[in-house]
Amino acid sequence: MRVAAILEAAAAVIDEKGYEGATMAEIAARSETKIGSLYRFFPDKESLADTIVVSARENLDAVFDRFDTGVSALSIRTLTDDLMALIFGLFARPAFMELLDAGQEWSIKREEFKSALQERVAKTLMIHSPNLAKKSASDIALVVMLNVKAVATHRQLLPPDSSVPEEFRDMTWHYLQNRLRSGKREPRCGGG
Amino acid sequence: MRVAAILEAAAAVIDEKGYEGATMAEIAARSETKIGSLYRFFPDKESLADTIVVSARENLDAVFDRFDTGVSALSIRTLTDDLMALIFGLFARPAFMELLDAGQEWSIKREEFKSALQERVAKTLMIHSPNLAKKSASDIALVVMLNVKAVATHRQLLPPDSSVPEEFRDMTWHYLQNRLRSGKREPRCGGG
Amino acid sequence: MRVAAILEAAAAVIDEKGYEGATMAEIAARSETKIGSLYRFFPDKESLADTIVVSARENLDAVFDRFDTGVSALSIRTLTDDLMALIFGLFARPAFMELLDAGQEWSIKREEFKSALQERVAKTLMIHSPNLAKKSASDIALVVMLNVKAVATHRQLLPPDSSVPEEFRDMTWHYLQNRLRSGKREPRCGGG
Amino acid sequence: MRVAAILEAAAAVIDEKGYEGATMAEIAARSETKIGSLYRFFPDKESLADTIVVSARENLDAVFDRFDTGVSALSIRTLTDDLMALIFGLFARPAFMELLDAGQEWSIKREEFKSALQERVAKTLMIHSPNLAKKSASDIALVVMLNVKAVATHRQLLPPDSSVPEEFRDMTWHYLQNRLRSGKREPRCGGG
DNA sequence: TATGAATGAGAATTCATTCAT
DNA sequence: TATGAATGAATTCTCATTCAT
Repeated sequence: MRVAAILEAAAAVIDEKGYEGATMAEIAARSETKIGSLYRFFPDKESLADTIVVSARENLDAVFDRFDTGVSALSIRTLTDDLMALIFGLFARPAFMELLDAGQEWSIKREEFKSALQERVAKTLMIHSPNLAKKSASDIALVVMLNVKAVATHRQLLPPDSSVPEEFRDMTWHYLQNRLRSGKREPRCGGG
Repeated sequence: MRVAAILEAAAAVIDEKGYEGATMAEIAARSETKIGSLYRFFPDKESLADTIVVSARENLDAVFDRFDTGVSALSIRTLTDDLMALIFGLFARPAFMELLDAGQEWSIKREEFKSALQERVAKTLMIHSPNLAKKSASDIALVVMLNVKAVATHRQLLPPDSSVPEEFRDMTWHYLQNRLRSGKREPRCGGG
Repeated sequence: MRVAAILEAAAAVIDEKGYEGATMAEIAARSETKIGSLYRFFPDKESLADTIVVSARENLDAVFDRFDTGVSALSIRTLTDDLMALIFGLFARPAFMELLDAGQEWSIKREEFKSALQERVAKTLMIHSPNLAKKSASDIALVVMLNVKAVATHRQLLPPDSSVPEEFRDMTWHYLQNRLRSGKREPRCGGG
Repeated sequence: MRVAAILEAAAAVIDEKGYEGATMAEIAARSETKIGSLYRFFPDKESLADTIVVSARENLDAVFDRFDTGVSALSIRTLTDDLMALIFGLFARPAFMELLDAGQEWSIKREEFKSALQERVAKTLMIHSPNLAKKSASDIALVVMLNVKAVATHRQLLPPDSSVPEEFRDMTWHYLQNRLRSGKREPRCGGG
């Protein structure tokens, strides 16, 4: 599919140059598409970026519905690892981060994706820990998302054997342990 | 100082428009500098961005030297809060994030700043917890930096009363508790 | 007839968007013709525009031959009204004006149409007023044509109840009264 | 003045190619201006076109105020000739016609100019013929304007010795004789 | 023969940077 | 030394036209 090649090339170029730095000419060249054809599929640069985000959003519910099926039974460790992997899989590309972070002039689509993701993560957390308040779940979801984002964004800059991704998983695990059980009394460990 | 005004204006414009969106003309106007003069101080846009980062780097050692003086005595809670505040203060501006994240075509200066910051944070952690291995300290430092970065980047998108920044502080605290004490015996709490 | 549908659609689109603004794609869509087929009938945009004019030209002689049959008997008032209506009917469309006015890079066909029309109008005037010199008839014909054109072009900008079209008819009537009788003795009012 | 050269070149190119057909590159070349400089003076093509119209509008009141001073004393013949010459002088260029006629997406400036001109012409007519109703004056003014326009637009297509401009002056004279005296009873015919 | 996806030259516009004054 | 007008390469986007199927 030509469209898929374009989206792939666009993501790659945005990965490298950022949204502003990515030129339609380079995206066309990288996807071996002529510029005129590129514009047949995507009437402007914005729509290309939107499509990258939207196509992710379209998977969102399916992916989370499946995940939520078994989430109650998971230990917090497994929940953490699987949830982070799930989110990571949804937008592993730096391009994605770039697009989701971009400034005010951007399409509403991006904000919708973020909100939808945050809601789904919050919902998953509440399924796992039914006592969790909605507001808390939402905050925690954002923290988890941003943790995944931090790793995803820095992936390229890290040596392949870096233990930093592992650290993030661990940190998030501890965080979720603390938050998801806080409704359940359980001793706070530590405290400076 | 004219240079200071320019740097301040540049940071403000990059905050609002991003690096690509910021124009030299607007930076000149905002700093009440004539465009010709701006180019006397900074031969190109790149060097202006570099200087924003470098000038932060120049504070780095002074700020951390002072902070390290009292760091041994701090509880982990206080260490966490103060260290995050310190890092946050160093590059609270969105502009800073924008510049530090930018792609490969960017100057080495930015990577140097990141490394220098990471090293200083690692050093601080090792002062506080002398048993910490150098490699671990470096990884942990990066995690803390990225946590601050996540909050800094998202600040604008959060409602003013959001508890998410608090969540990040808490999470980092738990994380540091766990990591800084792991050399010191202390019971692991949790486990999924 | 496919060709007729295309010509109609082309005229409609040129009416709305002007010649430059009219796209072959829209003309194709509006006439429910596939773009490939459109180019079978008209090898380029220019030829389409030409054909709009030429097809009008093809009616020209038939229409004027019929009109000329009864023209001798007409009063100047009726001649004026009927002749203006006839010309108006030939190219009432704004598209027509647009095409006839266009600059030098345009096909000779358009100039031919103008000349042919001018000649036929001149001929009609000479039938009505046999004493009229050929040169005068030609000049008068052009004046009448331009009067029709002025109304046609402005039609859209006028309120529906505007009396300006009526004014033009009246003005043309007075003008023709003066010019067509000038060979016939009749008192000249004023200089001429 | 660079601006004057640009406006002159723009008018010339619009004369030849029409507004759509005129390219900023050609206007720049024709005025020996570099494209970047052209855009310093006129931020977009639209503003260039506007300026052509607006600069004419700025003369409007001055020119008509002066003209109106002596208008009461003029015969209708002289009024006709002088008024047409005045209007002709204001926008003799075909470019002007093109701009004034252009479609709906155009700036309000153009409509303002037209209205302003129509009002001033109407006012002049009412000064000359105080009995004239306002509505009539406005209609007559438009007719006179369109007559000038017809001549101006066709100037280039006419042989230099053509008597068509003279015909238009004559026709307009007859028309004004009829309209301006209609309040005054007076026999049809007669010089001003 | 009919189709419509592909093409690419060309248009408007921007902005970092230079250099004459 | 300070200025800001001038520059032109680069960028987004359009659309008439072609040609493989």
